[in-house]
Amino acid sequence: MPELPEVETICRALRPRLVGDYIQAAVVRQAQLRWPVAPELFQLSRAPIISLQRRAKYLLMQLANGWFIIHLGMSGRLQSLPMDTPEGKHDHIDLQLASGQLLRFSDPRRFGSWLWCTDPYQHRLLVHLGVEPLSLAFNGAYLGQALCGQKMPIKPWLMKNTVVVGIGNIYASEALYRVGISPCTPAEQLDQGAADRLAATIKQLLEEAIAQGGSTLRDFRQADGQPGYFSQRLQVYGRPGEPCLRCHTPIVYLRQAQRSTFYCPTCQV
DNA sequence: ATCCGAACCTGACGGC
DNA sequence: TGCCGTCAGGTTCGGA
Repeated sequence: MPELPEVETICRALRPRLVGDYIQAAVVRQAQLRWPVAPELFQLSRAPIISLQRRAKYLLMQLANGWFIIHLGMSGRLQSLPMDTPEGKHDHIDLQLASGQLLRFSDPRRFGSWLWCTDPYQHRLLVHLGVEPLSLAFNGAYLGQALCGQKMPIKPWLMKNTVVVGIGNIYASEALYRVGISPCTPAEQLDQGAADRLAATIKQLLEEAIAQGGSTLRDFRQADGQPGYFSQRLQVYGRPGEPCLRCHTPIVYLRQAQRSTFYCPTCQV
């Protein structure tokens, strides 16, 4: 699924197409996603789209009287298509827009969600989230502070979303490789210099990935159907046994907190 | 308070 | 060919 760069890519592409348009109606073919889809989807009629924002990996679509909170889960897609596009097996939600475009949500695994609320930033799923990694609030000083007393290995710790959001399984491995930190290091053992480098690296990595339209492993597509091209720049993720690009040591596969981790045992200590 | 495993689903792939 | 086990970009939840 999409991590932050993939969701941001979608958000940037869809925003100019959607904002100012009107939702005429929604067609819901499968209401059972991660949670049952918002009943408000069934009551739309000439609803203006006021804004489209991203918070962590959530897309927030503002209408006149509330917001849809959209999550793509592991395999969700959101695409703007011509109105007459034939539907596929996993095309669960269509929004028919006044301009003639179709906003289509597809999600084979159905881990995605469409919820409704009046204030997304106070919603229970969002209210506890940490800072945005691309914001000024996320920096070495903040990260260094947050690491104190944290005994969990740094890789799963980065993915928790309570301190900093948006770093998923791919970019957690990639960021740690770039800074030369072992994914097994207890978070509290990173000194301030390491925290500074890690924060800066995370920002740079995510920005590069956004510039490339995200990473496509299998499912991910940008809003126009194109894959993301950052996959070609991944240095450790999905490369077990292949040589480290720096020192040629075989990349190691490791299971951490039920997720796959990839790292170079020589470069990352 | 913290951590781990299970849970929500379908599909692709490799081994036998 | 086909069945089975394993894995997949996320995140919440319950129980230890």
